[in-house]
Amino acid sequence: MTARTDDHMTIRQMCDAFEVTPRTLRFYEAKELISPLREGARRLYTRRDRARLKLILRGKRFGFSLEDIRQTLDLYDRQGTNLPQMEHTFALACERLAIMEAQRAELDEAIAELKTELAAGATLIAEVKRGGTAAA
Amino acid sequence: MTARTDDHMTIRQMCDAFEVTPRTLRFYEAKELISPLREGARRLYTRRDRARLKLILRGKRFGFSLEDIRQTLDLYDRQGTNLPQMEHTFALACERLAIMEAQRAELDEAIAELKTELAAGATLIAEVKRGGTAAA
DNA sequence: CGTTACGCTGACGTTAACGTCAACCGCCCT
DNA sequence: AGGGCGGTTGACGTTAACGTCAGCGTAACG
Repeated sequence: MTARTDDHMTIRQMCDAFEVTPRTLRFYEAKELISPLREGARRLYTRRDRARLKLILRGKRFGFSLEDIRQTLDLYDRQGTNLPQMEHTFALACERLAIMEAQRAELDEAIAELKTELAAGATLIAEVKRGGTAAA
Repeated sequence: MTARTDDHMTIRQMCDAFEVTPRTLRFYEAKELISPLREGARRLYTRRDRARLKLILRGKRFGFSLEDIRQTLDLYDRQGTNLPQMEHTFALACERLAIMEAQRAELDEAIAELKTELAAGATLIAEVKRGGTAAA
C-alpha cells in the first residue's frame, strides 16, 4: 500500500499519477519547472509540484515549449510583494490569454471544417454503398 | 513584380505568403506532406499545395507532429473510389475530431483558470497600489 | 560575356525533449 | 551477508524539425 505520507509523493507515485517517467520529472526539475523537496537524496513532490506538473502537461498538449511554459508557470503561484514584478507578470498573463483565445478561435474553425469534411465523406460512402461503383 | 503565373507560385512566393523558409518547404516535401509540380528543376506550388500547407501550419500550432499531420491531410483531398480505404479515412477523421474537441474542452478550462488568476492578480495589484506595502 | 540572383541537391550541424545505460547508495528481508 | 528494490547522478544516444553551408545550374541583367 504505497501510502502518501502527509502531502508528499515519491517520484514513482508521481509517475503513476501523471503517466510520465522518472526521467521526465528529473528533466523538468533540471529545467527549473518544478522543485521538489529532498528527504536525504530522495525527491518529495508537494501539492505545488503536482499543480505545476499538471499545468506543464497541459501546456505541452497545446503545443507550447517547456521554456514558454516555465515563464508562465509563475503566473499561478505569485509570491509577489514586488509591484513592478507583479505588473509584469500580469501583462504577461494577458498576452498568454490572448494567445489562448486566438488558438481557441482557430481550433473552432478547424473543428468546423473537419465536420464539414466528415459529413461529405459520410454522404459519399453512403452513395457508394448504395449505388456500387457507379458514379453519376 | 513577382507575378503569380496562372495558379502556380514559386518557392519564394510561398515563403513570403506563409512566413516559412525554403528549407521548411523542401523538408515538408521530403516528408511527403506536399508535392509541388516541377518546371525543370524548380518547384511550382499549386492551390492544393497551399491548402495543405495551411493545414500543416495550423496543425503545428495545435501541437501535432508532422507525421500526425501527414496522416490526416488525406482527409481533405479524397481521391477515393476505394470503399474500405474511404471508411478507414472516415474513421480516422472521427478520431481526429474527438481529439480536437477534447482539446477544445481543455483549452476552455485553461482559459477559465487563467482568467480567474488574472482577476485575482488585478485585485491584488489594485490593493497594493492603494494601500502601499501594508497587508491586512 | 561576366556576374548577380534564385533555385536545386546533398551533407552536416543544432535544439528540444526526452530515452537509455552504468555505477552507486540506502534500506528491507531472509 | 547477500540480494533486490527504489532512488540518485552523470553521460551518452535518439528523434523531430528544421538551420546552415558548399557546390552546382541557369536565367536575367548590365
